[in-house]
Amino acid sequence: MDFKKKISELLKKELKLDLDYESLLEVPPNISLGNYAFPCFKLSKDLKKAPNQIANDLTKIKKPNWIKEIKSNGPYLNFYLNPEHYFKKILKAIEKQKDKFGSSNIGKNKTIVIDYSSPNIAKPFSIAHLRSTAIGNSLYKINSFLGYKVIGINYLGDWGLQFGKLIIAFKKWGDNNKLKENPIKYLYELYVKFHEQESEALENEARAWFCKLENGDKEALDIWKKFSTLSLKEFKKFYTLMDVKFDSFKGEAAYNKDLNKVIRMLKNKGITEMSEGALIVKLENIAPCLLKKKDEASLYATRDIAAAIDRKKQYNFTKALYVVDVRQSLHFQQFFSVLNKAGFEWSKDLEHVPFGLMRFKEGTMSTRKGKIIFLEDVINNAIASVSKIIKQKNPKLKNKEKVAQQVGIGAVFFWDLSHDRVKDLEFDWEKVLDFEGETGPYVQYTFARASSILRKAKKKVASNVDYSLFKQDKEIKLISMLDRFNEVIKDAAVQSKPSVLARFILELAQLFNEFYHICKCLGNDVEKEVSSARLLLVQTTAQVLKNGLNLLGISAPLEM
RNA sequence: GGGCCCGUAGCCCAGCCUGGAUAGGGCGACAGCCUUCUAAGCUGUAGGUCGAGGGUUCAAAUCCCUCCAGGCCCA
Repeated sequence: MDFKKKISELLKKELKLDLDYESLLEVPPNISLGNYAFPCFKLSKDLKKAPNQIANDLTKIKKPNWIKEIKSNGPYLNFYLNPEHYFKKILKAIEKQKDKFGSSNIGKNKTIVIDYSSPNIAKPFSIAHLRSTAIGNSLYKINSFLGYKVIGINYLGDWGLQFGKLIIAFKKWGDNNKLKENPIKYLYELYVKFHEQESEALENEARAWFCKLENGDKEALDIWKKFSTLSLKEFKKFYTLMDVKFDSFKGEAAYNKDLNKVIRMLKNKGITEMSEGALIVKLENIAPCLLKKKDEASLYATRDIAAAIDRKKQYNFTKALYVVDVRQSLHFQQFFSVLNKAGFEWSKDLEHVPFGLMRFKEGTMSTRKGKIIFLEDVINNAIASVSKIIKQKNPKLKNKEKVAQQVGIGAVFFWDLSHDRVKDLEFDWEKVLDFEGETGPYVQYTFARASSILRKAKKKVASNVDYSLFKQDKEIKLISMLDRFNEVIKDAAVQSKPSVLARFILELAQLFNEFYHICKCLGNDVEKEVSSARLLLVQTTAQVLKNGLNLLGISAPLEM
């Protein structure tokens, strides 16, 4: 935390060179090399000495009481902090701040709008939608934790030609009861049937119905409304199960009324031009942005421009994130540039947070052919698998269903979030339903283990312990790891990468398990003082694991 | 044709932004560890030209260039 700053000041005072000491300081690869290290290579030119010599000379720095030792190791200067100070400071902070540990107020009075999940109402909510949903949800929590006011927007895909297809399919083959039973899957069945029966005549009918819809035809609108309302209700049920929340469900259709206005505005700014019958905005270095095609309805870009302007007006954000897959990169660049060209200086605050595609072992998923994996099925499958394991391993567990749900969802979410979002992610049932190794359940299990110790201790964990009793390598490593939590959260936020946080808690859980096997906390053969100290470490580690999991949108059950 | 992303053990991945001390995990394989805090765990062994080549640097998986392979987008 601020030990880094303090050491930098120390070095600056000693060397009197104008350097960014803080960023030069690093954490050594091995705890035996100290808590912080200062590489001396860069100084050798200025000081006209060999790095080894410089490091050696610097060991003479007068040690303040919070530093135990300063040693040189080749060209490195290693700082060993005084455990009394260092351990106490970290553990006390966690103990005091509890669920707030790791939070900050750097986002105070700033608003971030995050657009995520955003499914197409007429198309199925497939496993591919997991990415945007999980990443966006986590970014929502992380940024809130840093003090930002966050607005989560589900920009529903509730408009487009697919509605023409669905309307005609529903009129031909539809059944109201089936629709009400399971609107999302039923609409999807109709969508697939439409494409099975695909013919030019059918396509034309679909186009005609969408045209009617765009022109405000009552029958078309009524059917559309029915589809939207029923689907949204179903989506919301599912979001509740996953514990994913939004502040707004304002979808594409809501901006229909603004499209002409936006086009007029852009025309008035003189940045549009006609090209082959289409209205476009020419841009530097990238392909022009199409606002309106010759015959067809307005394109996505116009709608997104309308939505961005609306969001700026309503929320006055300092940043707006679009958690959308990487294929849309150009599209975002284009409409951001159009806004920029139109003179909206806040267009620089718009940011596309892209993620790689979901891939499948056996070819690609095809929406039209009905070869699709529903996210709901994946989650239910995970929950069922967890249930089986609970029955086997912990049959006496109370509220089994609830825990199975938390762990099942945790497995699916963590699987996605632990991978760097920019890379493609290969869907594999075996991997998603794996609960061992680098998985969500592993982290949750670690938390449950820690909680179990605290339960069995049967007394309040003492806050004043003898910090010099942390002598084991694993204990020291664990405490140093806890110290990094604040930094990790900020890093995850800056990069908009929950994976940074996921990797951290995974590593923390691994360390805890190693500690768990070597360091006994309870029992007659453990000295009282040692027990107290270790219990405090267990409690603080559990707290950080929990905070980390929650920021990923994953629950931390006390038992599993 | 133009642009963006990616390439690290048999497989999946972290590290790359911000260059530093022997390149880390997981799965799978093999060998161990439950009368003691939850074995969804832990320990050990085997497994690496960090896609290739060049450059910058005291130092390159990390930065720059070229090439190769894969993915995506635009016309």
